[in-house]
Amino acid sequence: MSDTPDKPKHFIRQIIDGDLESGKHSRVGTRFPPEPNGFLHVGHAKAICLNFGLAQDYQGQCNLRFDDTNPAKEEERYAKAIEEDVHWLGFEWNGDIRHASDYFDQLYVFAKELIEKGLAYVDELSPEDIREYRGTFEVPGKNSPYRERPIKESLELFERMKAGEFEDGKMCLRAKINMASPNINMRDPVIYRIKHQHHHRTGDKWCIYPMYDFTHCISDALEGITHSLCTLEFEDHRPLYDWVLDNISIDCHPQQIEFSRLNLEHTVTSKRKLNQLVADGHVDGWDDPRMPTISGMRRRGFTPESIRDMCDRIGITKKVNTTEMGVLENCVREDLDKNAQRVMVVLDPVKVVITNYPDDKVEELTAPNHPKEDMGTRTIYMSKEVFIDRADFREEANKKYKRLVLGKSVRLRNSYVITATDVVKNEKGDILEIHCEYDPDTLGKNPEGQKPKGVIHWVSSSHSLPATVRLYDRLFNVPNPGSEENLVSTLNPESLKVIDGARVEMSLKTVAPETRFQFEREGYFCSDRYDCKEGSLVFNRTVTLRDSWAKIENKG
RNA sequence: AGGGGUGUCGCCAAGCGGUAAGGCAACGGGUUUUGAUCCCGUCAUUCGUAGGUUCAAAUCCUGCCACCCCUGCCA
Repeated sequence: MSDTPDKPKHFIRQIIDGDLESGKHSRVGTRFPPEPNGFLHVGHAKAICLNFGLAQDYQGQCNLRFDDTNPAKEEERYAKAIEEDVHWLGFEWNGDIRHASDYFDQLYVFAKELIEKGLAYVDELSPEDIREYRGTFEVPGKNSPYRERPIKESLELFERMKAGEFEDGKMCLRAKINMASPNINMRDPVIYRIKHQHHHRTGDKWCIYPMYDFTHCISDALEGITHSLCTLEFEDHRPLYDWVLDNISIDCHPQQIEFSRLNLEHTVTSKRKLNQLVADGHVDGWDDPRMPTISGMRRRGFTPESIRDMCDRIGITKKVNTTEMGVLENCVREDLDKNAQRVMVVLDPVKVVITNYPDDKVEELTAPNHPKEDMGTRTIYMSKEVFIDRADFREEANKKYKRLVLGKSVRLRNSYVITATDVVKNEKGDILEIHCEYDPDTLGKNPEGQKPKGVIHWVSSSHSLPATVRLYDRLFNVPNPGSEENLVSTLNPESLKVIDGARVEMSLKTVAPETRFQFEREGYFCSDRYDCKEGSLVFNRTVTLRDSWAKIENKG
């Protein structure tokens, strides 16, 4: 009903289809509930695509809700960044943004209801004692001495907690469930704690804040969520999710369903670790193009489509999984191959003098912006001196090398065929310039007899512009940095190489920020959304082109 | 050692009792003014493992093994 019949449905879709068929639900309501304590990363993208995607496909709604129950960790600036990321990924939430803090009043009333029913009590055990009393995996917990205190007393104490009469940690509200439960989450979990802490939305109205397990299920129910999707580590919390909703006066009971989080090779997706990278200055902020954050990937040049495509391809299951970088790379390449304009940029320029080309002549040539798609053409300039990449010339080479070789010819992409006649070096042996002759009769056609084996890119020395190009590579050298004892030691020292002397063709003179291109024969690049301006061009490499030459070369 | 989960190709992932989809990667070959793209071909007699049920099992049953998560007044 939501997909083409040949596309397999993951288990959550199967559950939803079942619920719709059985009449359990007549609509689908999901939510994406981030805590505003950091930037969203690629793992969140999976959850976003799932929740918003399901709502879209079933013509339901998906809410954006900030899970802001811990004012000690949360900040408004994170909330803003999250909103922007969700939008950028291409999703629109249902109505206004929700906040768990919008429900603090109702949550408080529900907490009192539990107390009145004898299902919650105010505990005065210290945090250390609570831990002690909780027991272990093998040993059952024991009841708090305050567990059986009169309902009236708990009610009064809870109100006094709210009134600010007690210090942090002196008391807390606990659900009265079962201290001997094999599920530790059910051993009288704390549902409210005292925190004399300013909240970024409710200010100083509260000094008691509800815990996640109490808040989340009620927030879901209040919003009429039908399917509450979360990651695997919450499986053990589901009995508590259900217990709370079963014991308060609320007529909605969403179903919590767990799926496995995304792990991407060579990245970390732990807010704590990402925060560490930022705080310790290993990267240039949360949106550094090397970061697996949504904003970092955006700045790097990934498209929302490519990220969504990856989420689509990896599927939804309950298996612990690690996706290879190749999948993501394939997704951007596929998108950008089809949609990015082609342009010529020389990253490591070496001068080529075309000896038989008229000294002051400048020819305007027309180059297609895309080899297949109809994306128009642009003007490129041909002159006596051009730059090519150092890697595209060798004084001698075997037959496998298809670029410029002394005495041999090569095609300048979108221009003439040239033949290398001489090379000028300094005393150290560095190549200063390469002398070539061009064949004027090779524009748009091959020379008589033979066809040049290679094609290389180039720019006119006089009609090109300087640019800074940032070459990014994986941030970590090991596939699973998150499992490493010392994260920092696995950082890739070559994750960023800044090239200051690149030369770009004239069409890039007034490029808008955040425009994506294929630099022919090099890779996909994006003009930096903050640093790129006319007169100071800056491009970030998103990903290289697939490089089968590298394989041949490495084999020897 | 208690509870909760998961085991299908190098990485993802379909499959839901009728005899192993697909994607990525890899490897061959073709086209090409990007060593890109595109195209064509190869890539699990086997589904963690050992038994059992059945005419028939990746799918049902039993035992075993491996891995992940859980003892915050974090989410």
